[in-house]
Amino acid sequence: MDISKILDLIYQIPEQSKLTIQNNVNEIAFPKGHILLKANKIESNIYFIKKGLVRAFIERDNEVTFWFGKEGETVISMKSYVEDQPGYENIELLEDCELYELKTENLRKLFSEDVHIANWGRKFAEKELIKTEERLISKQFKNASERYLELMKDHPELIKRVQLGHIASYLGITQVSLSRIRAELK
Amino acid sequence: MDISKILDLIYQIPEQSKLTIQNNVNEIAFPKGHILLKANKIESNIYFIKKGLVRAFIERDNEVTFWFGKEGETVISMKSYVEDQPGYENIELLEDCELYELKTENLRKLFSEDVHIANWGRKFAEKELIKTEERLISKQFKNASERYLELMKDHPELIKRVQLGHIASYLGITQVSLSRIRAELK
DNA sequence: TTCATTTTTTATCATTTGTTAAATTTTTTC
DNA sequence: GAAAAAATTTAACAAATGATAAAAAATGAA
Repeated sequence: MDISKILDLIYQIPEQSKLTIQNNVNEIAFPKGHILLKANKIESNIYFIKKGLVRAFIERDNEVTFWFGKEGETVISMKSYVEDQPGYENIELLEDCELYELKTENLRKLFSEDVHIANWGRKFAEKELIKTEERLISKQFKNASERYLELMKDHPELIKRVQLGHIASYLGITQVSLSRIRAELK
Repeated sequence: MDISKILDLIYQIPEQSKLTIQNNVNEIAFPKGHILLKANKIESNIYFIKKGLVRAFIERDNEVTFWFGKEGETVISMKSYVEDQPGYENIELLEDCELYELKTENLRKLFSEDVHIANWGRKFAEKELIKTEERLISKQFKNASERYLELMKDHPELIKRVQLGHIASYLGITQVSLSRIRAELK
């Protein structure tokens, strides 16, 4: 998915403002397994996924995946982006990826100069917020089995592209539990 | 907490822009028990809490509290605000409240006209996003007992101001479980 | 293909949380 | 302050999920 389409999907703004963002974007590529973003480090870029699949995970005793990003989605350490603080997430590429890279510093400058870009940034945060809120509510209302069915419904391709251990930890359960749930669904 | 302080806490912008927002704000008050915001309805206002305490809850078989708001916080149906869609939350006043009311429609107009206000709106969404993300991660990493301790640490006053049934459902457990957890901590 | 490695499933038992009901404590109302 | 109502705790048992280990299946490399 090309950068113009990605920016539009977040929020449509005048062509001129969009070009201004695009002029600050570099294309890069990394292989499967690459760690794009490291925890406990202030991250100075955000990335848009042109092609591929990534996961965000947090390391404690175990490794917990809490987000997947695919074509068209934005890879970002919210803590770095919003608060200039080290984030807690690592981002690992689950497939070979092509990415668009944008310096947070440059984006901040654009926010202060162009009202359309500021509103684009607002919409970006608002949409991410809605998604995060929906996941929180899903966790509060649904048991593991219902959450798995919901994921299959909303993102069927993920089940195919991602190994089950990651899916399980995204759902907040162990892989063994997920296997059990899958067995019961048959 | 007065409106000027509340707006500043979200993000500091030039006095003139802040006054523009303030000019669109009305003060209102409601008694404890009032339902400020109803589910399945497009909400046309947002509110800032000058004084008091509220909760957001969702009704299914049971009633699940998923947010508390106190002085300085913003009452908002994200679905209405962001997507112009009916939201899923009811907002109930847990104490007599004094509120500042702001029409979403007016705010949207300000976003499009004033880059400072657009960036204020961006910061608002970003900060809410960080908070929601932290709660999601807390739910993914911590068991009920740890989440209760975390809540006591971060918001000790809530435990005093809110009845335990609401706290339990906020933590994603039953009231009976919360009682058990509290008994074990003694 | 074949062997080694990784992923997924199955089985068993332990722990956590849920459900229901009753007892106790606290708050509200008259 | 006493009675009624609401909130909280306790108890007993059920259901869901976790932990560990082993078996089976799938994947990858030589």
